[in-house]
Amino acid sequence: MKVKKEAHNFRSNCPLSLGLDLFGDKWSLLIVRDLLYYKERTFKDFSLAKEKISSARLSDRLSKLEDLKIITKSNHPTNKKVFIYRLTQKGLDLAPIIAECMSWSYTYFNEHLSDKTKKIVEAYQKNPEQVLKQFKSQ
Amino acid sequence: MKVKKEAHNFRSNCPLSLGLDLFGDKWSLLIVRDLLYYKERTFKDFSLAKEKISSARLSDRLSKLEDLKIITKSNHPTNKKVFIYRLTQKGLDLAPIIAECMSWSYTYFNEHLSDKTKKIVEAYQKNPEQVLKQFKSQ
DNA sequence: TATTTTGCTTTCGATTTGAAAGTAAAAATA
DNA sequence: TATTTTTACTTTCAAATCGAAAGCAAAATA
Repeated sequence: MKVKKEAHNFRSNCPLSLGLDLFGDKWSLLIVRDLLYYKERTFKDFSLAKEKISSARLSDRLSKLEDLKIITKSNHPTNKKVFIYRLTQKGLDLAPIIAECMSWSYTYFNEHLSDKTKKIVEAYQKNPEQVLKQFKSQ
Repeated sequence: MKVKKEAHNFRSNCPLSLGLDLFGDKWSLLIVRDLLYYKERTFKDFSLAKEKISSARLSDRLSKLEDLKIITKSNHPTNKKVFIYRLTQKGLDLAPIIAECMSWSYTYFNEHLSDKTKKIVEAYQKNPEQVLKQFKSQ
């Protein structure tokens, strides 16, 4: 339970700066990415992602994203200790940013990427709308 | 002059994670933003942007972006003390990420934005290709 | 009942940050 | 020509943020 509702201290009214103030760190969008791929994730699921986020950082980012209403946190149907995180519409709408970032890396760091990843990006570049739609409906 | 060429230590081969490792901080994309708007900028120009980056941070980010070949640094035609920073193609290609981030903020933080900004985002939402093309040709 | 799993929190040393002051060279001004 | 100002940084330092590891309590499982 969060008590202190920290007032947002935005650096400017630029919409880019605003976005960076909210989720412009090394981890937030990776959490969103996992939720785009898998739709539902638990704390442990996120911990197992290959970037190896620490539990302190993950805990912090999850509550920030929840405060921002980018994700929701709900109870597991049978296991009281486990929580299920999902994207809201606000979170889903971060997909284009993520896709464009992936697309850029595809162009300039192609050799670092897995074949599976390349195929997703290629599909996105060919038909962005369709790939984004897939994320939203899966 | 940079001596130590630090080896990139990427957290994973995910293209999103890769992008975040390179420019996923609070300042790098704001520098790119200024260059998208104005094409040419000096150290002082960047310093005057409304987000008020400190000179130490600006200096650090400019050399990182130059190392990444996202920007170039060249001499001022008449003033030896001044340098001119510009985007490379690699840097220009960050425009869609920036535009999508602005678009997201437009949707969810509309009331924070200036009318001028809103108009740009509206134009982008109506015809992304055209707005991006404008950036590249101005 | 004992052990394991889960979702955290706590601790702590290391890294990164912003703010401020300092610097040196070049340019502008007197 | 001498002095002042401008520019592009660098340096310093306290504060904030970070990752790694350990700790914890409740719930699930064996």
